[in-house]
Amino acid sequence: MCGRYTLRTELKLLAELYGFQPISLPWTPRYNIAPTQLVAAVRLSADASSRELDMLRWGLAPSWAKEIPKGRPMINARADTVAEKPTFRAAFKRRRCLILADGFYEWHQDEETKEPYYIRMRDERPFAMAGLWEHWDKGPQPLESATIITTAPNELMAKFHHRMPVILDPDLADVWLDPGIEEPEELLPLLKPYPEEQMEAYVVSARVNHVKDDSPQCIEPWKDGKAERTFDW
DNA sequence: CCAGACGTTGTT
DNA sequence: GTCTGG
DNA sequence: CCAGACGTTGTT
DNA sequence: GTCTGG
Repeated sequence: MCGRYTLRTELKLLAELYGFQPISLPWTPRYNIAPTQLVAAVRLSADASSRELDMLRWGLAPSWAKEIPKGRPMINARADTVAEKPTFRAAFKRRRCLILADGFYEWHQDEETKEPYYIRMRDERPFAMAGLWEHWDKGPQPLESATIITTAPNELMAKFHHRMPVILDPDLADVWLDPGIEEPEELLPLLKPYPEEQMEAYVVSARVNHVKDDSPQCIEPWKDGKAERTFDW
Protein backbone atom coordinates (compact mmCIF):
# COMPACT_ATOMS: atom_id res chain seq x y z
CA MET A 1 0.00 0.00 0.00
CA CYS A 2 1.07 3.50 -0.73
CA GLY A 3 3.61 2.47 -3.34
CA ARG A 4 3.15 5.37 -5.76
CA TYR A 5 2.33 8.99 -5.12
CA THR A 6 2.48 12.53 -6.44
CA LEU A 7 4.12 15.81 -5.50
CA ARG A 8 3.27 18.50 -8.00
CA THR A 9 2.93 21.46 -5.62
CA GLU A 10 5.34 24.33 -6.14
CA LEU A 11 8.42 24.23 -3.93
CA LYS A 12 7.77 27.76 -2.74
CA LEU A 13 4.29 26.90 -1.52
CA LEU A 14 5.57 23.79 0.25
CA ALA A 15 8.20 25.92 1.99
CA GLU A 16 5.47 28.27 3.23
CA LEU A 17 3.17 25.47 4.37
CA TYR A 18 5.80 23.36 6.09
CA GLY A 19 8.18 26.04 7.26
CA PHE A 20 11.44 24.72 5.89
CA GLN A 21 14.32 27.00 5.00
CA PRO A 22 14.24 28.27 1.44
CA ILE A 23 16.46 26.16 -0.75
CA SER A 24 17.14 25.86 -4.39
CA LEU A 25 17.16 22.44 -5.89
CA PRO A 26 15.98 21.01 -9.17
CA TRP A 27 12.22 20.89 -8.85
CA THR A 28 9.77 19.40 -11.29
CA PRO A 29 6.19 18.43 -10.61
CA ARG A 30 6.02 14.68 -9.99
CA TYR A 31 3.00 12.61 -10.97
CA ASN A 32 4.46 9.17 -10.42
CA ILE A 33 6.96 8.83 -7.60
CA ALA A 34 8.01 5.20 -7.29
CA PRO A 35 10.05 3.13 -4.79
CA THR A 36 13.84 3.68 -5.03
CA GLN A 37 13.27 7.19 -6.36
CA LEU A 38 13.87 10.39 -4.39
CA VAL A 39 11.23 11.66 -1.99
CA ALA A 40 10.96 15.14 -0.48
CA ALA A 41 11.42 14.90 3.28
CA VAL A 42 11.18 17.61 5.94
CA ARG A 43 13.63 17.13 8.81
CA LEU A 44 14.87 19.27 11.64
CA SER A 45 18.29 20.86 11.31
CA ALA A 46 21.12 19.41 13.41
CA ASP A 47 20.55 21.93 16.20
CA ALA A 48 16.78 21.44 15.91
CA SER A 49 16.29 25.14 15.37
CA SER A 50 14.82 24.97 11.88
CA ARG A 51 13.28 22.70 9.31
CA GLU A 52 15.03 21.59 6.14
CA LEU A 53 13.93 19.85 2.99
CA ASP A 54 16.00 16.98 1.63
CA MET A 55 15.62 14.44 -1.11
CA LEU A 56 15.96 10.88 0.22
CA ARG A 57 15.77 7.49 -1.43
CA TRP A 58 12.39 5.83 -0.95
CA GLY A 59 13.12 2.45 0.61
CA LEU A 60 14.85 2.45 3.95
CA ALA A 61 18.32 0.94 4.23
CA PRO A 62 19.11 0.16 7.90
CA SER A 63 22.41 1.65 9.01
CA TRP A 64 23.75 -1.79 9.89
CA ALA A 65 22.92 -3.37 6.54
CA LYS A 66 26.01 -4.62 4.71
CA GLU A 67 24.43 -3.71 1.41
CA ILE A 68 21.54 -1.62 0.25
CA PRO A 69 18.69 -4.12 0.25
CA LYS A 70 17.85 -5.34 -3.23
CA GLY A 71 14.51 -6.66 -4.31
CA ARG A 72 11.49 -5.33 -2.50
CA PRO A 73 12.52 -2.05 -0.86
CA MET A 74 11.27 -1.21 2.63
CA ILE A 75 8.93 1.54 1.49
CA ASN A 76 6.51 1.13 4.43
CA ALA A 77 6.71 0.47 8.16
CA ARG A 78 3.76 -0.66 10.24
CA ALA A 79 2.75 1.80 12.94
CA ASP A 80 1.86 -0.97 15.36
CA THR A 81 5.34 -2.50 15.38
CA VAL A 82 7.63 0.32 14.29
CA ALA A 83 8.76 1.06 17.85
CA GLU A 84 10.00 -2.50 18.35
CA LYS A 85 11.30 -3.81 15.04
CA PRO A 86 15.10 -3.75 14.89
CA THR A 87 14.98 -2.28 11.40
CA PHE A 88 12.97 0.79 12.42
CA ARG A 89 13.34 1.20 16.18
CA ALA A 90 16.34 3.52 16.21
CA ALA A 91 14.94 5.71 13.44
CA PHE A 92 11.61 5.84 15.23
CA LYS A 93 13.31 7.30 18.28
CA ARG A 94 15.54 9.85 16.62
CA ARG A 95 15.08 10.09 12.87
CA ARG A 96 11.49 10.97 12.13
CA CYS A 97 10.54 13.07 9.11
CA LEU A 98 7.62 14.32 7.07
CA ILE A 99 7.31 13.01 3.55
CA LEU A 100 5.49 15.57 1.45
CA ALA A 101 2.80 14.54 -1.03
CA ASP A 102 -0.38 15.81 -2.61
CA GLY A 103 -1.96 12.53 -3.60
CA PHE A 104 -1.25 8.82 -3.93
CA TYR A 105 -2.39 5.84 -5.94
CA GLU A 106 -4.10 2.65 -4.90
CA TRP A 107 -5.08 -0.26 -7.13
CA HIS A 108 -8.55 -1.69 -6.80
CA GLN A 109 -8.67 -5.33 -7.69
CA ASP A 110 -11.56 -7.68 -8.39
CA GLU A 111 -11.90 -10.92 -10.36
CA GLU A 112 -11.24 -9.41 -13.77
CA THR A 113 -9.72 -6.01 -13.26
CA LYS A 114 -7.05 -4.13 -11.43
CA GLU A 115 -7.60 -0.41 -11.75
CA PRO A 116 -5.53 2.42 -10.35
CA TYR A 117 -7.26 5.18 -8.37
CA TYR A 118 -5.90 8.54 -7.41
CA ILE A 119 -6.51 9.58 -3.80
CA ARG A 120 -6.14 13.13 -2.59
CA MET A 121 -7.56 15.71 -0.23
CA ARG A 122 -10.92 17.15 -1.24
CA ASP A 123 -9.45 20.65 -1.02
CA GLU A 124 -6.45 19.44 -3.07
CA ARG A 125 -3.97 20.66 -0.51
CA PRO A 126 -0.66 18.89 -0.06
CA PHE A 127 -0.17 16.80 3.07
CA ALA A 128 2.59 15.34 5.22
CA MET A 129 3.03 11.62 5.66
CA ALA A 130 4.80 10.29 8.75
CA GLY A 131 8.19 8.95 7.77
CA LEU A 132 11.48 7.65 9.12
CA TRP A 133 14.90 8.16 7.64
CA GLU A 134 18.25 6.46 8.03
CA HIS A 135 21.85 7.15 7.13
CA TRP A 136 23.71 4.27 5.54
CA ASP A 137 27.50 4.35 5.24
CA LYS A 138 28.70 0.83 4.49
CA GLY A 139 29.54 1.31 0.85
CA PRO A 140 31.48 3.62 -1.43
CA GLN A 141 28.50 5.98 -1.65
CA PRO A 142 26.68 6.90 1.55
CA LEU A 143 22.91 6.93 1.28
CA GLU A 144 20.05 8.63 3.05
CA SER A 145 16.81 6.74 2.72
CA ALA A 146 13.28 6.90 4.06
CA THR A 147 10.13 4.89 4.64
CA ILE A 148 6.43 5.81 5.04
CA ILE A 149 4.51 4.62 8.08
CA THR A 150 1.20 2.83 7.54
CA THR A 151 -1.78 2.39 9.82
CA ALA A 152 -5.32 0.98 9.72
CA PRO A 153 -7.45 2.37 6.88
CA ASN A 154 -10.36 4.75 7.17
CA GLU A 155 -13.60 3.70 5.45
CA LEU A 156 -12.64 5.12 2.09
CA MET A 157 -9.21 3.54 2.09
CA ALA A 158 -10.58 0.22 3.29
CA LYS A 159 -12.17 -0.16 -0.15
CA PHE A 160 -8.65 -0.63 -1.45
CA HIS A 161 -6.52 -2.01 1.31
CA HIS A 162 -6.13 -2.92 4.92
CA ARG A 163 -3.48 -0.26 5.38
CA MET A 164 -3.15 3.43 4.62
CA PRO A 165 -0.31 5.93 5.03
CA VAL A 166 -0.23 7.98 8.23
CA ILE A 167 -1.10 11.58 7.39
CA LEU A 168 -0.22 14.25 9.96
CA ASP A 169 -1.96 17.59 10.31
CA PRO A 170 0.35 20.49 11.27
CA ASP A 171 -0.03 20.16 15.06
CA LEU A 172 0.77 16.48 14.98
CA ALA A 173 3.59 17.06 12.53
CA ASP A 174 5.22 19.36 15.09
CA VAL A 175 5.13 16.61 17.67
CA TRP A 176 6.34 14.00 15.21
CA LEU A 177 9.46 16.06 14.41
CA ASP A 178 10.18 17.03 18.04
CA PRO A 179 13.54 15.44 18.91
CA GLY A 180 12.78 15.84 22.61
CA ILE A 181 10.14 13.16 22.31
CA GLU A 182 11.38 9.60 22.16
CA GLU A 183 8.75 7.66 24.03
CA PRO A 184 6.51 5.37 22.00
CA GLU A 185 3.64 6.23 24.34
CA GLU A 186 3.82 9.81 23.13
CA LEU A 187 4.42 9.07 19.46
CA LEU A 188 2.23 6.08 18.68
CA PRO A 189 -1.05 7.94 19.33
CA LEU A 190 -0.21 10.19 16.37
CA LEU A 191 -0.25 7.30 13.96
CA LYS A 192 -3.99 7.13 13.34
CA PRO A 193 -6.14 6.87 10.18
CA TYR A 194 -6.85 10.24 8.61
CA PRO A 195 -10.52 11.41 8.51
CA GLU A 196 -12.07 10.05 5.34
CA GLU A 197 -14.42 13.04 4.94
CA GLN A 198 -11.44 15.10 3.85
CA MET A 199 -10.31 12.62 1.20
CA GLU A 200 -11.56 11.55 -2.20
CA ALA A 201 -10.72 8.84 -4.72
CA TYR A 202 -11.30 8.56 -8.45
CA VAL A 203 -10.29 6.08 -11.11
CA VAL A 204 -7.40 6.96 -13.43
CA SER A 205 -5.87 5.35 -16.50
CA ALA A 206 -3.25 2.62 -16.34
CA ARG A 207 -0.56 5.13 -17.23
CA VAL A 208 0.62 5.23 -13.65
CA ASN A 209 1.52 1.55 -13.86
CA HIS A 210 4.52 2.52 -15.94
CA VAL A 211 7.17 4.09 -13.77
CA LYS A 212 8.53 6.04 -16.73
CA ASP A 213 5.20 7.79 -17.24
CA ASP A 214 5.49 10.81 -14.98
CA SER A 215 2.97 12.94 -16.86
CA PRO A 216 -0.03 14.99 -15.67
CA GLN A 217 -2.25 12.48 -17.46
CA CYS A 218 -1.51 10.02 -14.66
CA ILE A 219 -3.97 11.86 -12.43
CA GLU A 220 -6.61 12.69 -15.05
CA PRO A 221 -9.99 11.13 -14.28
CA TRP A 222 -10.40 8.16 -16.56
CA LYS A 223 -13.60 8.25 -18.57
CA ASP A 224 -15.33 4.93 -18.78
CA GLY A 225 -17.63 5.56 -21.72
CA LYS A 226 -19.46 8.58 -20.30
CA ALA A 227 -19.16 9.13 -16.61
CA GLU A 228 -15.94 9.28 -14.74
CA ARG A 229 -16.05 6.99 -11.80
CA THR A 230 -15.53 8.09 -8.25
CA PHE A 231 -16.67 6.29 -5.18
CA ASP A 232 -20.38 5.92 -5.56
CA TRP A 233 -20.26 2.14 -5.35
C1' DC B 1 29.72 -18.71 22.52
C1' DC B 2 28.78 -17.60 17.16
C1' DA B 3 25.57 -17.21 13.16
C1' DG B 4 21.97 -15.20 11.07
C1' DA B 5 18.15 -12.30 10.81
C1' DC B 6 16.53 -7.81 10.88
C1' DG B 7 10.53 -5.79 6.37
C1' DT B 8 5.90 -5.10 4.01
C1' DT B 9 2.40 -6.46 1.08
C1' DG B 10 -0.51 -10.02 -0.18
C1' DT B 11 -1.38 -14.79 -0.64
C1' DT B 12 -1.68 -19.47 0.99
C1' DG C 1 7.16 -18.12 -10.11
C1' DT C 2 10.61 -14.79 -8.46
C1' DC C 3 13.76 -11.20 -8.62
C1' DT C 4 15.33 -6.58 -10.10
C1' DG C 5 14.73 -1.86 -11.49
C1' DG C 6 12.35 2.34 -11.34
C1' DC D 1 3.54 -0.15 -6.20
C1' DC D 2 3.98 -2.37 -11.30
C1' DA D 3 6.81 -3.88 -15.36
C1' DG D 4 10.03 -6.66 -17.23
C1' DA D 5 13.51 -9.93 -17.11
C1' DC D 6 14.68 -14.44 -16.21
C1' DG D 7 21.14 -17.25 -19.92
C1' DT D 8 25.57 -18.79 -21.89
C1' DT D 9 29.01 -19.23 -25.25
C1' DG D 10 31.22 -17.18 -28.65
C1' DT D 11 31.49 -13.77 -32.16
C1' DT D 12 31.41 -9.05 -33.83
C1' DG E 1 23.54 -2.40 16.12
C1' DT E 2 20.66 -5.89 18.60
C1' DC E 3 18.01 -9.90 19.13
C1' DT E 4 17.03 -14.85 18.48
C1' DG E 5 18.19 -19.59 17.76
C1' DG E 6 21.16 -23.27 18.31
